[in-house]
Amino acid sequence: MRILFTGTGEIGVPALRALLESEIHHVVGVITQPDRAAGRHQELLASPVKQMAFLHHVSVYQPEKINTTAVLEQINYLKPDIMVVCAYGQILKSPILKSPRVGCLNLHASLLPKYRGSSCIQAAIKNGDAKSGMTVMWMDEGLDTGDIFLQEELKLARDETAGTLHDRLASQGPSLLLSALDLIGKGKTIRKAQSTSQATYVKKLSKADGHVDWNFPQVEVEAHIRSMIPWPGAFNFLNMDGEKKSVKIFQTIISNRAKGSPGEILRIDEHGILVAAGEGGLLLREVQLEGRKRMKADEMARGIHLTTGMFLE
RNA sequence: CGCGGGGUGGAGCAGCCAGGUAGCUCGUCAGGCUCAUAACCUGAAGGCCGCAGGUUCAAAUCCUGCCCCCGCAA
Repeated sequence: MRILFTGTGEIGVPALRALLESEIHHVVGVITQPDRAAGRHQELLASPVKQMAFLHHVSVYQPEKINTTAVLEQINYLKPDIMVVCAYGQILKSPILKSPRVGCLNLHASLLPKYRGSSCIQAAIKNGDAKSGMTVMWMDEGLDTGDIFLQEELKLARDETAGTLHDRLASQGPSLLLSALDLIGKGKTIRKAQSTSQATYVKKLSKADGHVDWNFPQVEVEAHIRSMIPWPGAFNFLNMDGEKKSVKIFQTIISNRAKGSPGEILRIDEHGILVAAGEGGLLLREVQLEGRKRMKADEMARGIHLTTGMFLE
């Protein structure tokens, strides 16, 4: 089939690669977001999807806005049977959605109708869910509201972070997508409406969402921290000589017996830094002070002469 | 040229602004104490202070250039 792939983020890359390497499908083009200034020197950076497309010498289109007649004409020229959308970053409107011969499929990293929206991966971890998964759905004009085609579950690990879950979900993409396309080829299309009453929405995350609030019970704080790794990153502020410095938290161990005011540093030893939460506490194992490298918590504590009684804010 | 922090024995840092015997918390090794120990005491080894120039009687420290690491922002 003739496929038009539309996506930007890393999560769609394995699926795109599978399509590019497929012998029965032909990727007629790739639409991705324009290159953005990024990195330490604000240089223009191509999206992961664009980079993958370049490796296979596929035409790439980067419209500032996708819902324009110019883009529509371009799509009509490419004559795709199916448009596959994954983590693109723009909402597609009706004219575009109707342009591919068969329709538009979306790869979404949650078990819809749960977690419609953009921070679906983080939400599953933050809420302590036992499972998540990948969904292939037929797109409509709503935000992740289309009929479900295929879905594949996945159990969350105890130490799952948004990063590890992202990668595992991404690797589910190829087989799920190819199965869906295979079914379409055989005329065995599936469309199952989403239960609106069970639908939940999750907002796009910002840097501030990574701030750790120690007032919550240890289990919730720990899940929150894992859900923010690697982006936007779980962090707190540390008051050092009147200067507030940010500390990123990468790895913790739950402590049920810890007791103290939320955010208080209770103990520092070779195992790490014990911090009190609303209930119990967490032993910080791996942290990173701003401007410094990521390191073991006890090493950071040694270097900056951290003492018990200080607070993470 | 987006803003900023940093490169000092094996680890994490201080010292730099006001040049002049290399310091702190650990680790390692040896000895001691102890029923015993990851605890305690004593001692030791281990650094051309990122690289290259320059200023100076003298540079980790001041000046110039370069390399590398990181935070913010995106």
